[in-house]
Amino acid sequence: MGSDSSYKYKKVITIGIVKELTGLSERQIRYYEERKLIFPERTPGGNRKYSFEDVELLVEIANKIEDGVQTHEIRKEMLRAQKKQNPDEMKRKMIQGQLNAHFGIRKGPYS
Amino acid sequence: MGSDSSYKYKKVITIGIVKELTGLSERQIRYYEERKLIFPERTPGGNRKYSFEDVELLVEIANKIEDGVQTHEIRKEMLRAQKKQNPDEMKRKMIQGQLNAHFGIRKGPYS
DNA sequence: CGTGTAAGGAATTCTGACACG
DNA sequence: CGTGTAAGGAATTCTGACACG
Repeated sequence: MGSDSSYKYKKVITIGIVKELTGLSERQIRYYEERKLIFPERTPGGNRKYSFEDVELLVEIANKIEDGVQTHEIRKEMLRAQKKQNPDEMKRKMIQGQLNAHFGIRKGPYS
Repeated sequence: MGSDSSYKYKKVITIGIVKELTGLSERQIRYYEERKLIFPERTPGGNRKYSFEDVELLVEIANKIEDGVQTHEIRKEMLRAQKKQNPDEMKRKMIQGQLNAHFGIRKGPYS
């Protein structure tokens, strides 16, 4: 715990796998990024990398759009959800998230 | 918990990302598979997919080889580690691992 | 607005083999 | 034994644009 939770935030999944995982088209996945709903990282060669958290978020986004909510509204919802947390707690979580994503994997050998 | 743990076992990481994560060459990663030390899945197109667990295992394997242990010895070590668990418990864990890897992601919306 | 698609190119990955040792 | 590498091909991904609406 604490190290395992980092698997969720590491950006290691390419768009083809995300497509399989979510059932969305590459077009949809890239469009939600264009609308600032999702923020993949990039490989040196320019390919997008997503986290498991991103995958879950994509599914939620797609569901809302299906319900007729526009991307602009979804973006505002997400910003509201951010501000709900008290500022210091939020800052702490963001920093911890970054640290987990970068240094989170620490486990002993299988034997 | 219980659902988050599945991130560790889902095979979603392509070899290029594994290379970045482990520092190993593609040649090494594929060779350890040839020697039955690691078992990636494949995309429909034939590309390898690894889990975070695989990534950790690869690092351990590389460390042992650096210490002069041969792949055949490492394989035997791994099989021994398997048998250490009582048979029923082992079977339960394997099945649970499969289930987690396939159906593990279940979380509520961000809001 | 949200998504499909054809277009051309670039990055990624695959396999089998030769090399060294 | 374990790993590097050049070879040729196939699968994957990228961007910008046109289309529908």
